[in-house]
Amino acid sequence: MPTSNLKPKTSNCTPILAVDFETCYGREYSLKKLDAWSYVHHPKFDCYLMSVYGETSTGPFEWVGHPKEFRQWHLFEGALLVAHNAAFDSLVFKRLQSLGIIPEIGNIIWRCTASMSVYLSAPRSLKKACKQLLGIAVDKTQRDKAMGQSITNLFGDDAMEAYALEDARLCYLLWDRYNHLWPTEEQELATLTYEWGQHGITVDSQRLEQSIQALELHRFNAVQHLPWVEDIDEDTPLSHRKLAEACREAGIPCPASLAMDDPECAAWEEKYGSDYVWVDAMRIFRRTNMLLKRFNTVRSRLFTPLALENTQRSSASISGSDSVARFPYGLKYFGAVPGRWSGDAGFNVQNMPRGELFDVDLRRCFIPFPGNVFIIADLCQIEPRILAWLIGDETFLDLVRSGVDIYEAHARSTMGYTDLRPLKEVDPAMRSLAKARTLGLGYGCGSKKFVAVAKNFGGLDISFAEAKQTVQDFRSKNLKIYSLWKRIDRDFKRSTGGDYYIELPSGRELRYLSVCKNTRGYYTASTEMGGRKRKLYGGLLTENLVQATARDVFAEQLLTIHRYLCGVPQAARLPCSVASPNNNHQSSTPNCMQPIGRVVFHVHDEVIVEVPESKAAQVREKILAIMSTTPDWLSGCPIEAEATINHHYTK
DNA sequence: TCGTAAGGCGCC
DNA sequence: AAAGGGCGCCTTACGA
Repeated sequence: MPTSNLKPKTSNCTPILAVDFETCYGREYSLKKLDAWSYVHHPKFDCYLMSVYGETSTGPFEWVGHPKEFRQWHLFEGALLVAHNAAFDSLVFKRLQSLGIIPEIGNIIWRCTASMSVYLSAPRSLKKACKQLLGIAVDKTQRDKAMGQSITNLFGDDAMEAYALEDARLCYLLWDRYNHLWPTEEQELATLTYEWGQHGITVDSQRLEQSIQALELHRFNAVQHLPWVEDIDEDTPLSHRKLAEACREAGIPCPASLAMDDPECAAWEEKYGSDYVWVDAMRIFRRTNMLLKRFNTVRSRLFTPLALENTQRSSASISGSDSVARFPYGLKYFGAVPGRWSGDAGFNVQNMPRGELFDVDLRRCFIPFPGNVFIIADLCQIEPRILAWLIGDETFLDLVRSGVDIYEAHARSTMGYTDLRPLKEVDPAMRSLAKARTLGLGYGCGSKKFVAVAKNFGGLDISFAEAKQTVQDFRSKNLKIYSLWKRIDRDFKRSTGGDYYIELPSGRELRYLSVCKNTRGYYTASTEMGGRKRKLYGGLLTENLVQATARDVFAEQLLTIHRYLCGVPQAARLPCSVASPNNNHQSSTPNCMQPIGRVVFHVHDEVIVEVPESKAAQVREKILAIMSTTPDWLSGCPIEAEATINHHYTK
């Protein structure tokens, strides 16, 4: 029985319409210069063209023209709207609604074909996605020329309208042909990703201002030590060439690299650092400058949501809450090879410094909405647990299941630790080494790299010889890990000339397309993620496999948490079907229920949730329960989480 | 004036 | 044969 029989065609009941908006932009006013929210709220915002292509309850439908000319908005009622980059088109849609150009329409649900494309290991852009998935060569050069023109040239331009309609048609074709290969849970997560980002994060403006002042001072002070800088905005404080000149004049050598982890530069600093502060000053400038830019980005994007919107929240009565500033962020669904989310849109929420740096703390600038708290929950050592599960290391897993500290479990199963007392108390140094081994050696890391890894993860200073010994010992005591690398490496290389697939425990597939051996003897393949061809080998592919599995665990839990916070009873796993449950049709949040709280953002294996203070303890327990649950498809793998209640983002 | 590559640095 | 990886953003340098 073909599985497609289980999947009723939904076009009979739900209108499916691909929409595409074209907006005017210029040199200064563009999405490159502005974030999406500012772009659609800018005085120059002008949506001059809308194209619609799809299937309504009465049959095929297409339309293109100025949105204010459209008279059939009733067709959008209860529709599934698809767009290539729905984050943008849905934002334009909402803006046109608030401008009165589009009426209020009930039960709309958005889906993004760009997100669908990357899930399917195809490129994100419409042009390249159509080429790979539909075999259609799209020529956008003419179109792009037309797009740059002003509205007077464009209005009534038949060619322009044809291009716009073609984009909507291609988007519809992509959706129609492939949506059944994109699980509904993933579809919902993709939509939620940009909805969460558009809602944004409340900001402590006062702390933000103080931090900017402090950083400007630090940066100014650093630059005073660089003789080639007079004007901080005109000159080049980070010029390696200028540094080389200064060193030559002083009659001293110039370090080849200024990287913090470069041993040669460390030696230079040791020898000349106290007399010549240039390298130190350049490093301080680089770090304070980057940090300052991030604070400025936040400040430039702050917006104050309408007071009306806040009245829906239980905490609306709190004084001053109507003028709370929020920061909209972007997160890229499936931005990384293993399917993890990645940062986007000029500010990466996934790499904020931990703790204080130059007297400021970026994380603490992000706070819950007044009257609420953050619950910050993360999975404990998810990747080593999954690696152990994949190779069936029951000795190790039994220890972890019994509640033994994970690094102690590693020491007991492979480093000969037999004392009945906790390792932490008996031999902290051994625990540090166990930690470095667990986190650093699972994916083929060599001796040279392990010296740095040991310092990073375990705070250890070990010699190259010791590192070599440790790497050898790890591999001999963890033969199953070693075998996994070898097996994957062998299978991958055997795929030369074709594609290589790794099936994940969740059922998802990692795809490496066009495996080939290059002239230097390295094996490469395309993942179509960022379009980069990468050098690949067993250890790396093993890491992809582990990271992807961890991502699937987290993604499922993230959706379960979201549904719980929305008051939806069911768990994340649903039978695969495009049709939505009745009440789950408005966006991703049922509008008939009172939400408990909301997901604010997430970072790989960590989720930040906002809830009214009174519900904090209860919600924390529930989130811990969700995040400690092993998915059915990973049965036997011990999953653990921790969660804190905070009044700002931190860790 | 643009895009791109490379070095550097922040996180998981 | 051996090889930790995954990201995004900043600056500088360089070439079209």
